[in-house]
Amino acid sequence: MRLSRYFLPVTKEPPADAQVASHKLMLRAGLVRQTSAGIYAWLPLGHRVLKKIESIVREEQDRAGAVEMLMPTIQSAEYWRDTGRYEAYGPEMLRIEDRQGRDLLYGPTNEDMITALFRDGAKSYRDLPRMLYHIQWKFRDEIRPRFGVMRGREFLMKDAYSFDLDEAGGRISYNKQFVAYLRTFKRMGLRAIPMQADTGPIGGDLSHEFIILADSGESEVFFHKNWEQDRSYDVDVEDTAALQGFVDSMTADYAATDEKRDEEREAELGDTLLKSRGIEVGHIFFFGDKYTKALGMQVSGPGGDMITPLMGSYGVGVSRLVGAIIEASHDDNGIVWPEPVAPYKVGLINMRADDEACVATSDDLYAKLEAAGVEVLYDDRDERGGAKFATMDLIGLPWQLVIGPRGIKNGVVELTNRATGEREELSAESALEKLV
RNA sequence: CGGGGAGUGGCGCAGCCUGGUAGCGCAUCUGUUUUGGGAACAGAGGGUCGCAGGUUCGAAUCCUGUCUCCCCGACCA
Repeated sequence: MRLSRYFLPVTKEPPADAQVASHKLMLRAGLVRQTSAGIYAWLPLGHRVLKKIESIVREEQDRAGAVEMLMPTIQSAEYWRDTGRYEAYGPEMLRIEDRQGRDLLYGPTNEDMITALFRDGAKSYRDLPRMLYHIQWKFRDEIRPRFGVMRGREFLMKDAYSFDLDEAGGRISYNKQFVAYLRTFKRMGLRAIPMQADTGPIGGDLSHEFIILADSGESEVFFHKNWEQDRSYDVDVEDTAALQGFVDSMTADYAATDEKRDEEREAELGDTLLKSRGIEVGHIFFFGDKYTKALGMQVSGPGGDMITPLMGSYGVGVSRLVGAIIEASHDDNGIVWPEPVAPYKVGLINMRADDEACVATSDDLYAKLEAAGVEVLYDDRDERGGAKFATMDLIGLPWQLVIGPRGIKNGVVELTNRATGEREELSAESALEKLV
């Protein structure tokens, strides 16, 4: 994409109402604009990041054996009346009335609807186990939205739901999602730590929050220093025993949020106990028959008996992750995107739009990168070099490829790594090879 | 919802107390000189001062109402 044809409104100064780093940077870098309290428009660059994150989440859900579908944002209140949650949910549910006077709502979550849908379509034990998911916008009328997209009212969420015949099966589904979450966040360049969590009003007993560490995180978290090391998440999730062993090993090291601290265990840990701030980016629960029972879902068992399936639900805050990743990865000059979620891989800077040689080389490299399928944002504007550098640093693309008269004279271009600041001069051909 | 604060060109702000018809920086546009880390100079465009009433010869400024946004708290992927 040529910057001269793009829509990238960047600013030097952040709007006064942004407090945290990620929010300021998202506004400055032209990723989002607020349209109402806690509601954001995703501008082109931000939209690309959102889609990247969504894709990674989708790939890992598919890999875990979950099946994608799409439920609506607007739901009939009937689904919620049937589970008794319409009255119970409280004012953070946005209630809407249509012209016929029917009660609707903008879905804050989908347990009620998915259970009804699955109930109506699954009649036999052969239809289970199943995991279904969708990636859809949700709305929760938070009393006070803040921190930009990390705590908006409207947010994009991946929510998956598992249906199993018994608790052992439910645990397997839970474990599969557990692994999928570790893999998902790692692929985004994040270290996410699973922490024992309260199950809240949703009920149940198996529950973990996935927390990423960031200085500006919303809550305080405590964990064993082993979590500082990179971990590999290679495990065959179809091998039940191996899967359980893996999950056990991942939950062996102490990790707890402020609310769930265990003073005895912490005392034993001594100086291996670390403290940080964290942001919750995922939450998984196993909650049994709460909804299947309420909605009368039963399937025929192999012996002609009727079985009430057990459920779990698994959420990832997709839009929140955009902010969370920035919290975990930025510096004084701007965002530092981990490559897998970067809106473009390469920022191509032509230092002199009025220099024929520079333009020719830049155009050529741009065409070759595009042809090779490398995502490249080409700053072909007639601006000074300094302004281009500042913009590139701000929007945080992983690689900056600089074409200037100085280098052209010596037959070289310059390649800079945004994260490390490492800079090297090399031939255009070598640069291409490195980036493809 | 309780407490606090703010709405003035695209962004950040001053002006309001002490009414006299709007200003600064950044951004934008034009020209010239520049050109490797947010250039300099000269000029230009852009604002019914959130909205609605009221007071007054006259309201960004005073009064009343209302809407929106932000901060602290309880709540939360």
